[in-house]
Amino acid sequence: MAKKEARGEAQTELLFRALADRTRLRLLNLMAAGEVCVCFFVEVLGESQPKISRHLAYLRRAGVVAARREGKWMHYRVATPVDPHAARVFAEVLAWLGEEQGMRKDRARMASICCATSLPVRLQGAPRPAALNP
Amino acid sequence: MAKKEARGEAQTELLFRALADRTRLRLLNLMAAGEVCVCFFVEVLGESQPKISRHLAYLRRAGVVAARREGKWMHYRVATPVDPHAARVFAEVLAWLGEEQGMRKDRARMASICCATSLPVRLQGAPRPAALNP
DNA sequence: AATTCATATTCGCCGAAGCGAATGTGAGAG
DNA sequence: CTCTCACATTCGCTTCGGCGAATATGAATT
Repeated sequence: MAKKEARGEAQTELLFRALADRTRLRLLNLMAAGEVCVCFFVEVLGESQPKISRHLAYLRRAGVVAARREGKWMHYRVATPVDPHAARVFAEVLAWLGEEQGMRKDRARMASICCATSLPVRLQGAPRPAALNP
Repeated sequence: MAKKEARGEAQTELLFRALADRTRLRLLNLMAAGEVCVCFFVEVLGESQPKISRHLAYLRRAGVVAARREGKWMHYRVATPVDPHAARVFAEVLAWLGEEQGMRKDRARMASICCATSLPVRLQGAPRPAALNP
C-alpha cells in the first residue's frame, strides 16, 4: 500500500472536474432518482447524442456513474464514490441539484415526456426510466 | 428577482471549477484553520509567487476566499459561500482535505516553517498565520 | 449476411486555463 | 520623492476541454 493516497489525491480533482460542467450536472440530476436510458437524456436535454455520450463517458471515468446494458439500450445510474469523503461531498451535490430551479425543470420535462400516453417517435419501445415506472 | 436562480446556476460550475485544481485545493487547505499571508503560501508550497497569486485571485472570484490588507501584506481566509447548499458542499470539501495525506503534510510543513525559532530570510517580519500564533 | 437501431468514438477546430517570464501597482521606509 | 518590498497583473505560449460532424461498434432484426 505504498501509494495508498496517491490515487485518492488525483481522484479529488477528477471528481470536481467532472462536476464542473453544466451538461454533466444535468445528467447527474436526471439519473439521481434511478436508472435512465441514454435516449431519454438526448430527448430531455435536447442535446446531440454524441455530446451526451461523451459526457456520460466522462462521468464514468470519474467514477460517479455506472452503466448497464439491456439489449440495444444503455442505462446509466449514479454510483457512490468509493472514498467515503468523496461520497459525502457527492451526496451533498446531488441534494443541491435537487433544489435548483433549472434542474427541477429538467426532471419535470423528463416526467412529462416519458409518462405521456404516446412517446415521441424517437423513443418508441425505449425502456422508460426506472423511477418513473409504476 | 427575475433572475433569481440564473446566477446560482452559473455559480455552481464556478465553484467546482475552483475546486478542480490541486494548487487551489492546497491553498484552501492551508487557510482552512485561519488567515494566512501570501508569502507563507509561496514558501510552504514552493511555487512561484505569480502562480500563487493567480490561483488566489481565482478562488476569490469564485467567492470561496476573502482577502484583507495589512500594510504591505495580504491575508487570505476561506469565505463561506452565500448559497446554503454551496456552503454545505464546501464544508464537506474542507473536511475531506483535512484528512488527505498530502494536505496533512502541507499543514505540517507550514507549522514547522513559521513556528521555527528563526524564520527563513524571505519571511523576516511577515505576519504569521493567525491559527499558529499563541 | 445485410440492415437497422442505439450508442460510442474519432477528428479537426476553437476557446479556456495553466504556466513562466516580465512588468505593473500600491504601501511603507528612507 | 525615491526606493524597496509584497503582491497583482499581463504576455506569449502550450495544453486541455468542449463542440459539431463524421464514422465506428455492437446488438437485434430481417
